[in-house]
Amino acid sequence: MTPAATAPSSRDLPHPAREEIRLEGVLHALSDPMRLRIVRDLAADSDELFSCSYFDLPVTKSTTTHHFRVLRESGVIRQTYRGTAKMNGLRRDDLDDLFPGLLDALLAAADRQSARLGTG
Amino acid sequence: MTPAATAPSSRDLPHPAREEIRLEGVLHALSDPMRLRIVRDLAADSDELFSCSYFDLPVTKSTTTHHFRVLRESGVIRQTYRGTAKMNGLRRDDLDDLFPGLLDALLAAADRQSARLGTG
DNA sequence: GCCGTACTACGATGCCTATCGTACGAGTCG
DNA sequence: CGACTCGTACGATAGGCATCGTAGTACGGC
Repeated sequence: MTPAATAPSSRDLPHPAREEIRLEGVLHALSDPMRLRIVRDLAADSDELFSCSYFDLPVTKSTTTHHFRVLRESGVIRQTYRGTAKMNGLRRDDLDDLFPGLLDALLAAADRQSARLGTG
Repeated sequence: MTPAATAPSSRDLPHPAREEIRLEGVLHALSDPMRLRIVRDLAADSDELFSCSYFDLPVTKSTTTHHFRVLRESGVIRQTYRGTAKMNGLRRDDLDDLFPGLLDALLAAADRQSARLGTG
């Protein structure tokens, strides 16, 4: 009965409402190198959704799951199931509404640091 | 032999050099509510220096010392002794040079959240 | 129905950290 | 010198968290 090719499955995941997103939580989520890297990758193609397995992180799958959950529960990303895959996208709309300019400043800062350190 | 009234004493404190400041460290430092509050207070009067005891935090002095050290070691604040007092100031110059616009975006986000939640 | 893939749940482990209390050092003022 | 203030150092404690491995669930295809 799947209505369309890209429809989310019945399973759904708990996300904080926009008003529940806390700055401290966002900063904490982004203070981990692995999670910052994920967010930068997501931001590189802001209109696309990426499955968890798209990211080739130097940690096990368990740990990857953990990081994606932290990002979701802090309100940084949105996750939806599509079949067996779990698609991830930045919550840019909500973050820009709550904290205008913050996400861009953070991403620019991360880019700048990467360029300076030659790490990406 | 104190050369002038506002001269720092002989004791000095280890600060990271500008190039050593890491974005992840800054975000981690600011992800603690107590430290975010300190930084917001410091930013309110950016040209002034404040002693540690100026901040009336709901924690003991030991804990306050700990938070100020985290802020200093992450490169967010600069600390200098002046007599028995330890003066604190934002490292706005260094942060603005490394991550242009980031500090302002963070402070604006914090202000916005405070206004929204009625917490300051 | 069966298998493979994608992700999760749970338990363990070791480290980090926010907090406290107490004891101490550095400076200032009488 | 002696007392007082400001902040530090150290130890303890409790909770959080990044990581792993293994076992399990959900979904899609054969």
